[in-house]
Amino acid sequence: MTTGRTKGPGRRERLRAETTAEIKKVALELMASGGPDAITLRAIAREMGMTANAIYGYFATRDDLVTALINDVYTALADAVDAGWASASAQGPADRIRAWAHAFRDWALANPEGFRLIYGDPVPGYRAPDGGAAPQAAHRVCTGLAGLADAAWPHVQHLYADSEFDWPDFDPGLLAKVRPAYPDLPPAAVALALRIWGHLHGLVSLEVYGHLRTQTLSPDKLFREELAMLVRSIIPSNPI
Amino acid sequence: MTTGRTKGPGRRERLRAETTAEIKKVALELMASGGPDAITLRAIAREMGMTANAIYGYFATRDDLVTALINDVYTALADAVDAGWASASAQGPADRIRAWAHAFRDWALANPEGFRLIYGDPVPGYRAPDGGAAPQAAHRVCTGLAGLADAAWPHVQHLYADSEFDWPDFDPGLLAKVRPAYPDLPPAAVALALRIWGHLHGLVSLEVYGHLRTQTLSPDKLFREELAMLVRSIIPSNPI
DNA sequence: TGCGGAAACTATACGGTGTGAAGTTTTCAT
DNA sequence: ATGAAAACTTCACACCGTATAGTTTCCGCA
Repeated sequence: MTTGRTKGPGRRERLRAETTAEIKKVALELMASGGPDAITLRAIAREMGMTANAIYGYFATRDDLVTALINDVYTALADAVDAGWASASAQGPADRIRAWAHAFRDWALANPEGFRLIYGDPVPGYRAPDGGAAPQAAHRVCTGLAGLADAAWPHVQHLYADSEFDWPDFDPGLLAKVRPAYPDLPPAAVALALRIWGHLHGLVSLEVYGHLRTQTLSPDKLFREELAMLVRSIIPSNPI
Repeated sequence: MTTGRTKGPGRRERLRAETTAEIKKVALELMASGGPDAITLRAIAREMGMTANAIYGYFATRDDLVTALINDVYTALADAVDAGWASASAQGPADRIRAWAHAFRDWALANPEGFRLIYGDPVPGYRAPDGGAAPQAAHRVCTGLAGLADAAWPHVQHLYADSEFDWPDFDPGLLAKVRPAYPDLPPAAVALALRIWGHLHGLVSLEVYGHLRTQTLSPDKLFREELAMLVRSIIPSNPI
């Protein structure tokens, strides 16, 4: 029993990874129970039986922790909508849109705090860094949307006959991700993707933020009808 | 020059009103420059050459101040969209929707912090009280939307022929405000109003929160095209 | 004209937050 | 076994909202 370096990763790093994961887990729990503002280093440390400053060994700053959370949450969202997409990939464009939309909404309603973290004002004064997993997840979501637009495009292109959109209208970074996946996509189809996105995000964010509760008592029905309307406007001869 | 009680309101109350207004003005400036979280009593007091606690003579708590700001801002938004509505009240439903939508978006882009204050997570842990000017302004906005739906209804009702909506689907408080103004409005038309609302809020909130900047470089164009698409889906034979 | 009371404001204090610097303990590699 | 590095604690500071008590200023009325 000379030394203990039996494993590859090393015991130290494993403990470190576990602690890192526990910090994020506790932070997510706090966020789920008390909103994004409940993510305080001291509360996390209290929950873990540590000192607040100990967390600085794992995250340089509180914003870094929030960034890590956003990365995780955003990736989870991307996984959810990708799963929704995959479950309907063999079906027509209308079913794909429906599957994607419901996956998006279901995830958002199941993780409202996460939704706020991604799409709202997560933590006052917080600004997302440039790199990281969050932009990557965002691009996965965008690519999913582009896939919906790509599938629906043959049915809807006549509506965009006089569209004024051109490639320079869109973010180069977005196009760099989307165009390789869907080379035949015209600029107007990207606009269609953004249109679908605007629809879904609009309704879901209204619902998540509670601005719909004061208006309708059946957000479910509203969402389904609105979705049916969107699909019908894209693929006219579509059975609801 | 016996005594100074020459005016009706009284000097004391006038000074009080001025100080109250200055507090709100400074708070709005802080919010505009540093986000909603920059609204701190100490910062306001610092800016005004006072002590933070002096503000407690004007607002019982920080949330009360935020509530007052929300009331003001929400009223300003309602004024803006009402003005947009009034400027096109003599025109057809398509023009009305366009005018209302552009008024809404223009106001939101001119007052992004105000938009966040109203529709986002204004201040962590903040919960709006029941009464006050904000719900009233919200109902003005809703009534404006109902007016759009009412004007467009004859053109679009065939789309809602098999609609499943009924009055119990909607918030009674909302209906109590809307139905007296538009007695002939069927339930599905309220759904149409919410549909327009979902569109506009969705796109504008994406834009205000910067989630559109990473996708399109011409949010203006996207909004106009999306609006044209919405109008076209409501009033088919409509010149863009 | 003077006075009493109310209103406006300050001073002090408490518990909360993020974060920096310094010191201590634990663990690993040699 | 020992030295270095990592993990963690302690103390400190500035900031936040807010409660309490004390002080100053002003208005209305006798």
